[in-house]
Amino acid sequence: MREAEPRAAAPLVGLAAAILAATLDEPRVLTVPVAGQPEGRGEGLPAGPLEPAHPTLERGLRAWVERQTGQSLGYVEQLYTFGDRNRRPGGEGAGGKGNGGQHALSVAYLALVREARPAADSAWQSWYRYFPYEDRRAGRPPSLDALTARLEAWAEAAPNPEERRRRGDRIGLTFGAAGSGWNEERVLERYELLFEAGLVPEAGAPDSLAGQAMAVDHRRMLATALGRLRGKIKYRPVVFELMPPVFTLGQLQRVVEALSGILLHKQNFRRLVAQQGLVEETDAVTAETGGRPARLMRFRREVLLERPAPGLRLPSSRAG
Amino acid sequence: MREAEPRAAAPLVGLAAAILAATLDEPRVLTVPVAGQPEGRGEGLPAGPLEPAHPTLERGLRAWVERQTGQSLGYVEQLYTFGDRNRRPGGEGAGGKGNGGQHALSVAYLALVREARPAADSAWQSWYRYFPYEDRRAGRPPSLDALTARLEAWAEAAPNPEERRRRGDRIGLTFGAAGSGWNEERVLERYELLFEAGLVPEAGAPDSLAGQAMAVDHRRMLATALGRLRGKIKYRPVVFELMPPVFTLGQLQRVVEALSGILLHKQNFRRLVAQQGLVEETDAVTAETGGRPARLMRFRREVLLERPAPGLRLPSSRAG
DNA sequence: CGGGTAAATGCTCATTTTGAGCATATATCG
DNA sequence: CGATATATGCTCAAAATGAGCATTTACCCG
Repeated sequence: MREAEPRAAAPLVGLAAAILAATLDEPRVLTVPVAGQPEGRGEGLPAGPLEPAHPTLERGLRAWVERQTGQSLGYVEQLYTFGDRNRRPGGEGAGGKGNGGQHALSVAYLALVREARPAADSAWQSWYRYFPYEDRRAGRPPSLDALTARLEAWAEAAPNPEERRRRGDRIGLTFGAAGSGWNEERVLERYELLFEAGLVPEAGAPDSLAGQAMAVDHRRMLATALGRLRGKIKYRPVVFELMPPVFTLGQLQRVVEALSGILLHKQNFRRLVAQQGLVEETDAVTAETGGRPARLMRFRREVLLERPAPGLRLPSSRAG
Repeated sequence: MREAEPRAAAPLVGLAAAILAATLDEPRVLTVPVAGQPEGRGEGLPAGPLEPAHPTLERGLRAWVERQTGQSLGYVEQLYTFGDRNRRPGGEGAGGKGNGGQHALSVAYLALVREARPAADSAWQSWYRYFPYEDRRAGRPPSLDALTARLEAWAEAAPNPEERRRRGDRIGLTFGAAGSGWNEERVLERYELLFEAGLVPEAGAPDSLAGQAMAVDHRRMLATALGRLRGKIKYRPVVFELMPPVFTLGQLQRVVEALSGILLHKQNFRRLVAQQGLVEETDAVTAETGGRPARLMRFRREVLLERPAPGLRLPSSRAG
């Protein structure tokens, strides 16, 4: 027999939010400056400690975000609770925590918003600033060559053949060398691999070939958020949380491409959206798109009641 | 500017595990007795507070589970961090926490194991003991009629037409009245709906038509675990964590059916498993299955390196 | 004003992937 | 031996997917 309620352990609990938006074909994340960080790691996610006054975790998060950025959140979803900052096999870990063996947890959230008015000293950044190799819309990013070369070197430097094979397998699996190609959802696995290989500033790398660093473990949280969002748009109509009330199919496609980092076949994309019943026509068109005027569409909320898994199953294709 | 590290908030942090297995065609969960609970809620999941001595959250969890049940864990995955036990709109909530405004978090995990030897005072229970309406292998469970009748009554009793419609929509969406049929992944949504409708003992219901209750919010955790597992088997080969080293395709199918709660078309199931390259033949057969002897198969680990999303996309069908 | 360019749309077609079933093989049981 | 039960092989039609071709309708440029 044991007690139903855990006894006191009194760890520190923080709340952090990866607040994502998509404006002008570019996926964005809301960042704030963070004091007391090493050179080049002064950017971070809005975050703050859980306080007794917070009625719930999520309400506490919203409070912190509003206080720090002025942004009010719509769609919010819990991502993961990070607990052990020094767990990385590489040892290094992120900034030490001088609280004598006390745990420092951080409950990370994903939030999707429409508006993009940077308030206070917060700023919207393209999320490919932090993960440049994740953007394949213009083809395989050139920086990937240098990156994978370093990864291969790291694999070669493994202490034993067993470990060398394991590392090689992971590289192939996450960066797509093996039979499988690129899987856009494995954002976190790629970041963790780069971390373990010591190729990110957070793990002691001297340069930021693998992207701009962030404070503490915030880049890990952001990677988790991107991976989750990239997966989720396939079976839930969450993209529409990022879209304005009316939009063209072309705009919708460019947002999806921006999020997933890959290009899609235009005609098939519209067919998919149409047959899923995700949108409906308005009687307006817009000529702002460049060529023939496009019809403005709106999200059909009813689809939530109709289909079991409404989303945009992205194909693997790439086309124009 | 703000501090990188959250200031002290000192909430209580607990760890809990939904440890699942599948033996003899029945999906199981490992439970322990919990003291100090109301009548009928003395069953719970292995759990304990996070302690400073725990190197990581997951290690802390493993330690508690071994101490309480003797079971050592293989596959472990974080599920969700529950923070606010009294958040339910219904007010009631689960057992009060007498710690003066202090938060009590609980980080819940999903674990998959093979062996099923109940140690100490822990016990393996069919998980349909807690969610009888989730088992549709023998067709639509009769108890569902009574349950949905009560749900409908609850919807009718809504304070206003707006809310009534909302409740009706949710019932249709989760229990499958609308165009969409039954979605086996919505375990948590169904439980939460029943909770809000006051139909589970945790929310004050006098009977357990909606299944056996559990201590504090453990049934919510279990529901989260089942939903996650049911979803995950479709795109990751996690079922094999539950299977013995060699097995027949029939056994594999029955385990998948037990987990998902629905029956599958046998020939199509084998075709799927085969063409996904998930298993390979051994040169042994077994005659223990009743009819013609079946070939024993084993999981092909290499598939993890080959396919992007190896899993068992369950069809919606039901057949023999 | 006519041609060039850029989307937006409409449709077609070959492949794959599903969902369902029929038919056959090979044990055990009474 | 015949009934029964599960394992396995194969077929077929319908639906979903991946790739393109062809048209429509703006705007821009000279």
